[in-house]
Amino acid sequence: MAEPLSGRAGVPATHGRGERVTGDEVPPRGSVRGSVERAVREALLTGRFVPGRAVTLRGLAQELGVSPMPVREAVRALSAGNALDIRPNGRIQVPTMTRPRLEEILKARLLLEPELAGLAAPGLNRADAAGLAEIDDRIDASLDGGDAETYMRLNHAFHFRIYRAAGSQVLLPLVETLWLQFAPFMRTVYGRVGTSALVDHHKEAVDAIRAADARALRDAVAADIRCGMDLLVEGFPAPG
Amino acid sequence: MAEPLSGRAGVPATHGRGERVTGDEVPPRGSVRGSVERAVREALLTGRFVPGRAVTLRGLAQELGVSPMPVREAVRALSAGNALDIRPNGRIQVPTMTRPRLEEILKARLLLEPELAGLAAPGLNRADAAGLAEIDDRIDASLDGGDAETYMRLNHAFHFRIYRAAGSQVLLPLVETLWLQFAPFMRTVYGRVGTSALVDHHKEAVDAIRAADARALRDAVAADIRCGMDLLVEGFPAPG
DNA sequence: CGTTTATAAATGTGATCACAAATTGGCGTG
DNA sequence: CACGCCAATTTGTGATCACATTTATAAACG
Repeated sequence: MAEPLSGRAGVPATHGRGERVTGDEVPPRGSVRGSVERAVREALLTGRFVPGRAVTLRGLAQELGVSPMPVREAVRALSAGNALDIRPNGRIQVPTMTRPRLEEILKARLLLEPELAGLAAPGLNRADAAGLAEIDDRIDASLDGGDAETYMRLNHAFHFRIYRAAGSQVLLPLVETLWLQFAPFMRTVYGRVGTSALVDHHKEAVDAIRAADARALRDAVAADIRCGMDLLVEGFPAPG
Repeated sequence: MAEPLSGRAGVPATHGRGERVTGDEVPPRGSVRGSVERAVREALLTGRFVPGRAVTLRGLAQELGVSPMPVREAVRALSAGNALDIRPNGRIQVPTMTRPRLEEILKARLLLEPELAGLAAPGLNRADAAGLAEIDDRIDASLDGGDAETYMRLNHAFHFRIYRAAGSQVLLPLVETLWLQFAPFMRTVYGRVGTSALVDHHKEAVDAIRAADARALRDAVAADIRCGMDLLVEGFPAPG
């Protein structure tokens, strides 16, 4: 059994009521919850959490070597953004995808992400273009190797390195919630039809950044989203 | 001191370890957290929570007559959508507004809400138009009376009665997070400059619904957002 | 062998406690 | 009167417990 989440198990992480460990260094404020939330986000974004998978507080806590309490808060925060689904009976699971939901996510992405890329354009320089080009090379390698998990991590890194340059405090979090929602389903499609059919527009985006052409960057991102999401819509169990 | 939040205080709401009350009916699953979250959302949307106001877990719990635990989860869920701000020291407060943040919220609203209104248009009928017209009448009355809190509640009801008709599972939650973010600041501006300068485009929206004109509804919502938000930008402490 | 029922395990929820960091208030000193 | 220092309070965090509900498992019966 492979460890689906990073986390040094076996460390009881005694705090509060447990016996005190005087010599140990104290963890920063809210670090346990933060690390749990980060771990779950990463698992969702890379597709290690399959849609429909049950997520239990005690199970997650044990995997990460923490108590159920910070897991509760992290799960609550993620479910607030529809990254996790809390069923009517209280059980937690990775949301399953539906056709209308996927189409709505596509619509929202096309509304927000090109705009965000356009805002980011002025803040991107040659170094960013070079870094993005390097990420894109590794993306191509992961696609050749059929490593869907690495591809998804790098694709996320590529997009958000662009978006982050916009210095946005509002749009960026909205886009993050969208990625958390479609990423798990994306992974299942890649597992079914493979990653060979994937065509992206990353090179156009890098060229646009090199040319400092905000309009071209906008269009490249829009085209990239359309290609990637169309593959998901086509790969849907109930095609139209 | 007025009670800022509804909640029957004095009820210890014993559950779990406390002495059991055998004859009482059992509350539904997660109802306490849900009611807390709903109360805080309402307080934010109507401006009863002023930007910068400190929100403490124990204080909120006492106001609502519940234990701090469900408050923790509700606050966590709301802060995940930037409806509440958790400072680096862990303290919780209603977020303060900044100029760039407000402009970003305006941009996001203009991207999402007209689109959502356009999607909702086919699902709106005569009864909806009549209901919206009645809400708008009450809005006018609250504006004449200078009742900012009632105005904000009704304005929210007006917009979301339209948006809800889109049957959206993705766009609607995104828009809700935006409203939670700007509502508290909106209230402070109304408290400073009053509500007399407010001009909305609600009647155009109702007419568009009556005419089943999706395009006109889209434009009316966009114009309404622009007017309302421009007032906020103008009313900003550091104008440009 | 399949269906039903009883038992056991698992799970989310709410409550309470201990602790550390931060804030606040008061007091003394310069 | 201003500034710094120390104690008391407040506050978020993490841990553990009890409970109701649900799910899973096993047993019993036809």
